[in-house]
Amino acid sequence: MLTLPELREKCRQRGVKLTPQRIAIFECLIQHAGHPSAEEVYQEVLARYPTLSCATVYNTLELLAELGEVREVIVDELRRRYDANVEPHQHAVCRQCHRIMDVEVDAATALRQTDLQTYGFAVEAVTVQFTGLCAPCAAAAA
Amino acid sequence: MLTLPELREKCRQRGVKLTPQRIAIFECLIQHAGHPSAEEVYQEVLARYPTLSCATVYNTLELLAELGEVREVIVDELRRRYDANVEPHQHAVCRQCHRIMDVEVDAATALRQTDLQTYGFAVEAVTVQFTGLCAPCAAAAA
DNA sequence: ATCGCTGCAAACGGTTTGCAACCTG
DNA sequence: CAGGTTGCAAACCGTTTGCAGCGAT
Repeated sequence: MLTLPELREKCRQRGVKLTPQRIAIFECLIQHAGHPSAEEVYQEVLARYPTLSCATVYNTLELLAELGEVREVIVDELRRRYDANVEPHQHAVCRQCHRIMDVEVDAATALRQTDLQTYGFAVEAVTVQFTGLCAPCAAAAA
Repeated sequence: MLTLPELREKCRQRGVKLTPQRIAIFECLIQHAGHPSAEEVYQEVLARYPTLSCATVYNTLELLAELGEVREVIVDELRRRYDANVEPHQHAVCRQCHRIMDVEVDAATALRQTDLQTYGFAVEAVTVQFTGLCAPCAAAAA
């Protein structure tokens, strides 16, 4: 989870401008633990910037991902989600309520050293995702 | 990889009709190792059934997934892809050409026993995905 | 004859694009 | 002051929906 001064520095290095909109979107992501979609970010920041356009949100999210400030999360084919937690971790996705939970599993960490040379594939990143039922949904089902 | 007679039997049990379109879509998936999208399946089967509609393709792919004959593969947020290989395995996705390769990794197999009780999460399935460069793209880059 | 399946066309929802006006560095 | 950024609106693309007609049991 990076801070605003760090973001400011990164923007300066990259020569991109740190506009109020970008700051607002970044802060929204930091405060939002729930892996929001672009649309959700748009709706939240819209309250502060009534003229905000969705194009700006998409541009900014892409920029933040390039800077390594946020991670794109793909759990379904419909929409991209964003995670301000850029530390190595995995996701547990509830098949009922579709909530996404950050988890940390040792066995998954070991996977990062996986060698796929026999397949002629150079691994750069590993994604692990668990699907199942979160506690509230498991309780509701019983 | 299931066979047509097995599919026929499953359909009979479920009480759904095995139409020529469904057979054609199923065969397309079996022959197609490249994890095709619905659109790609549609285009290929269209050659044999010029009146085929995309709705039928989507319906059939959903049905086949329910029957356990194919697996849905989510590698990007744009489109759903389908895999006729329903055996446990992982995917290696090339960030350059976006090709999807089936791989099998022991360490990933071990992940299936992961216990997320401390998170209050009941694991039902685990997905592992490697991102990197396939051999042709790595060669082209060098 | 019934009930499910198909084909068609329109709707839908997230994302992208082009461009003129604007504002940051 | 220049060039990146914004806002707007329309386009895009994969997917879904409603419905009339068809076909298998």
